Amino acid sequence: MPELPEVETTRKGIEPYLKNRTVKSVTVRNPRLRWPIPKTLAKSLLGKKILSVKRRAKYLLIETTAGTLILHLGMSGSLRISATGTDYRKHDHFALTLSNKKELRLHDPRRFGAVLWTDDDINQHPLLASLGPEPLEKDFNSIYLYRTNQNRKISIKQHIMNSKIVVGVGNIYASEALFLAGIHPKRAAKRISKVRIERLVGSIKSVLADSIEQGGTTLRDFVRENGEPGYFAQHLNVYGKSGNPCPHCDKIIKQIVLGQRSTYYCPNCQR
DNA sequence: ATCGCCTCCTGCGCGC
DNA sequence: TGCGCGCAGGAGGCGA
Repeated sequence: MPELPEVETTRKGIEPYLKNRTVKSVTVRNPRLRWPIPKTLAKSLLGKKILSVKRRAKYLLIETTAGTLILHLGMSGSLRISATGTDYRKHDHFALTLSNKKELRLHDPRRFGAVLWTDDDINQHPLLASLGPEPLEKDFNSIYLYRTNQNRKISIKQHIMNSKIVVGVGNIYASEALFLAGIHPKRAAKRISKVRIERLVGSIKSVLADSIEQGGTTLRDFVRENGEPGYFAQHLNVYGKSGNPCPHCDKIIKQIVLGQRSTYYCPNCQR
């Protein structure tokens, strides 16, 4: 489920329930996620106070007085605040009980997500140390992206989905941003002019920012017991729209596979 | 260094 | 209905 907008929306949604609370219990119902949930996690977390909930790329960072809990939602993960004592759902693998009698529960059918712990400098953690800039920050700009493009024959779509180049551009928004910039997803990264890279940086920023805004609306109720997250499908131009007319020119949207991932584009508007 | 391919796992929608 | 198949929003890791 989560692309960056959902992760950011989740962060904003859970932080008020977590901040300044103490961890009262740690429940591991199934430790077999992408990596095993550390056996010593309860020992690390119990009795610790949560200072903040941050985000780096698609990692949620729950900072405590003793170290940082690292959460990743993978393809199918979601977090929800529940009242203590209510029934777990199938695929609720991990839960934290807090001093306000609420529980943070990780639900993840495909188990590609992760629950990890570090008491070192979070930026030195192997999963975070070599990540590129955040897409909405100033250090992700056209000068930077143009520079990273040099000598890269890889397709521009795979390039912007590479977390060493820029984080948080997932499969949906890669297609959407390239559509808005009028760039063909298969075009070699090094074969794109400065001006068009400028457009692409702008469209990545705007599509993500807009989606975060939408996420704030459609996911607003996700902490409710039956509040299934909504999705932004109504705002998509090309993703999942193969066979439909392009919203700009009415030519038929095409679907191809690039780096094992479905890719959608308008063959007329994107060159 | 860079790139293409594989992998982890469950659920769902589709065609027969 | 039931079954088999293909596909799904991520991303580390491997071999070439």
